[in-house]
Amino acid sequence: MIPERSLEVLRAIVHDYIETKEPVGSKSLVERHQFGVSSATIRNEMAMLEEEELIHAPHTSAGRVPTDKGYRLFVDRLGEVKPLSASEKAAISNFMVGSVDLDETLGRTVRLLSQLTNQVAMVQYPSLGRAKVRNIELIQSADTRVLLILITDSGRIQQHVIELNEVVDVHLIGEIRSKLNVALAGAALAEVSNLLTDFAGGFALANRMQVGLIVDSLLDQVDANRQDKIILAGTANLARREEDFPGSISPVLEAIEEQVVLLKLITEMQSERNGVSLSIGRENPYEGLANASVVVSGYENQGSEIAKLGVIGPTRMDYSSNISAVRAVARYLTKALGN
Amino acid sequence: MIPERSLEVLRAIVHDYIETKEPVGSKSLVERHQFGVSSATIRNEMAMLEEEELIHAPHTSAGRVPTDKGYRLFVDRLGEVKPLSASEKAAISNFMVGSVDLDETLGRTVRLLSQLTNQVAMVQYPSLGRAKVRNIELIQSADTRVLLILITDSGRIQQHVIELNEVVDVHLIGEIRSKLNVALAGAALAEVSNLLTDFAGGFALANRMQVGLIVDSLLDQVDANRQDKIILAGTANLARREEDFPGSISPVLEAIEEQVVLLKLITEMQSERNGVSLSIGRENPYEGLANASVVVSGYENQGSEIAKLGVIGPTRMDYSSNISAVRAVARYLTKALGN
DNA sequence: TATTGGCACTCAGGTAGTTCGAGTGCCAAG
DNA sequence: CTTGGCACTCGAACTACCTGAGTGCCAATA
Repeated sequence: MIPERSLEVLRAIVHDYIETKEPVGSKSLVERHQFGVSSATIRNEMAMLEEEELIHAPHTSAGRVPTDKGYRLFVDRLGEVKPLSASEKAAISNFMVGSVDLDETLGRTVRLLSQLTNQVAMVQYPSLGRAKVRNIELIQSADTRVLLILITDSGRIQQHVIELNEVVDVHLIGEIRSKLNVALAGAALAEVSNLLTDFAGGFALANRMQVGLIVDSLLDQVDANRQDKIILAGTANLARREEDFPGSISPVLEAIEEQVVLLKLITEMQSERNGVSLSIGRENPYEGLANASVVVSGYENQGSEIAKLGVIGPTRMDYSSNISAVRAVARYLTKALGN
Repeated sequence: MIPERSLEVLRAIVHDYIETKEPVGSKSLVERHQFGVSSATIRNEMAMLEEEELIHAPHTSAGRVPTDKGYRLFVDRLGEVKPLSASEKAAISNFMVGSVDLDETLGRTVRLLSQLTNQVAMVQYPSLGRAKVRNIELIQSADTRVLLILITDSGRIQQHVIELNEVVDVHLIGEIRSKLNVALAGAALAEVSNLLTDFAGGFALANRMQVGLIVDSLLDQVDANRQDKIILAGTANLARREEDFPGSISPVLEAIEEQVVLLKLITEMQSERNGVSLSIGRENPYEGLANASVVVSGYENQGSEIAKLGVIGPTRMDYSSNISAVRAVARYLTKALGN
């Protein structure tokens, strides 16, 4: 096992490197921290750490920089979580008051998180996975079109326009609507597909075509949106940290613009300690994010996790602050959704 | 007035500069274009153009670079509009097929435009200004909440959850709904406010509170969204053009993240030739966009302009291609909305 | 055995000097 | 008005050099 003092040294290196953005050498290390030993001893420690691939020297006569593995050890074993400052806490509660619908709440949340961390923030819309149908509406929106609205118990509202290619009969629409609600009210989204087998059978032959179109659209909506949506804020923060990304920030921008990539990423991340999960540098499956770290946490509604939120920044980020910010915001959002 | 040949020289300078990204000198100019004159003559012309502040030398012994004013003259007088290639046209029509609701259409449009131009693309949601009410729906979404849905004849659908603080009475909601539709069907949004004065008066005293809340929310929605929404795509293209932005791209990213800034900007831009309007470099009222140019065009529904779309890129952009792409996409979108 | 001071070594980054050449402005002749 | 010629400018690119922070290793020490 790695001895205690080596870990102290690693922690100090990570700390100083995040602060100064310069590779850190043995001498400056003993100056800035109270190890009771000389720089030569620290050098020996550092040789150990390098052996373990926890730190790395950019070139022979430079200081050391933590590797991804080093950061990983740091967050797993050493990172004390910074409590939020009073002003940060105030910012969080202020931000939340007075938003009533889901869109607005999530929009505020993502901006809040990006301000708090000075990173790119993301919030995933609640997954439909465990949600239940609360209400289905069908509204005529033009001669041959109806608007289908699906409201779930997580407060999510989805709408879609269906083109029926025939003039809409108002009574038929009403009939479909009420039968759909009878069949599906309170049903888990996962069951919707089963519950609607042969739904069209309950209608007159002439109408089955239209009913089929509507059912298909509803299933599409339940299904296609299982892979959810993510909203972002603070993209400009990336550019402000440009020097933290060797090469260019453009691969990072590309990755986060690609919703599919992001969704896959955060879905695959397993919660670690405190409900927060991290993906550091090359741990990340996407080449474009090789110099980036992702911090995410799930948030809940009615006791079960419904989606995730988090931040993306350079591997050299302040993990302690970001972890606590992400965790706090996730908690507040959970609370806000509780109402 | 500026003589014809000087204009030719300016055009050549702009052309070469866009292509090579290097300041262009008199000698390379005569090599690459068939002026029937020597480089010395061109030098004289260039001295003229510099006098007029149409071009500018970064330093004594360098070639010339167009100024904002030079670009302006170029687009106003000289820019022949590149026709789109066949494959580009194909891309446009392919992109449009099969999207039925407004969100999807606009989402596709903005991605299309960014792919076509390799710039950051933006599409403004249809302004509510001249639109008319098609339909208003009220749906109970929880014990004390109703969902208000406003559908306009431009196909735009807006929703908002209203917290009533009292248990909702289904019949009352139904009554409000039908009275609202009677009062407002076909009305221009601008008139909604007038038409609803004393709307609550038609209800029993006990219900006026709830009716008031709903009417307020509706007015908010009509009003607050007059300042519309913009969707973006291709932000990563900015980073790929990083070297085109002296200093950093971060002010540009900030500006485009700030919806308010963008909206103000494109709203103030006056249509020039062909329905396309440009804002070049420092013509731009926002400091952060001093090195950027904006190309926008309006798109229409039912014969009147409802909103704008366009691209943002470095001042040193290929104006001809971008102008024609923006114009073409605006036309296709207009056509797509026509159905 | 762990720690320490000492020492030779390395190498990125900064400074200074040099050259190179594309580009300029100007002028006198055509 | 155009042109060839010419002296001049100055950034970019290259070289050489120096500096100093940092290293690894070793022999002496607690």
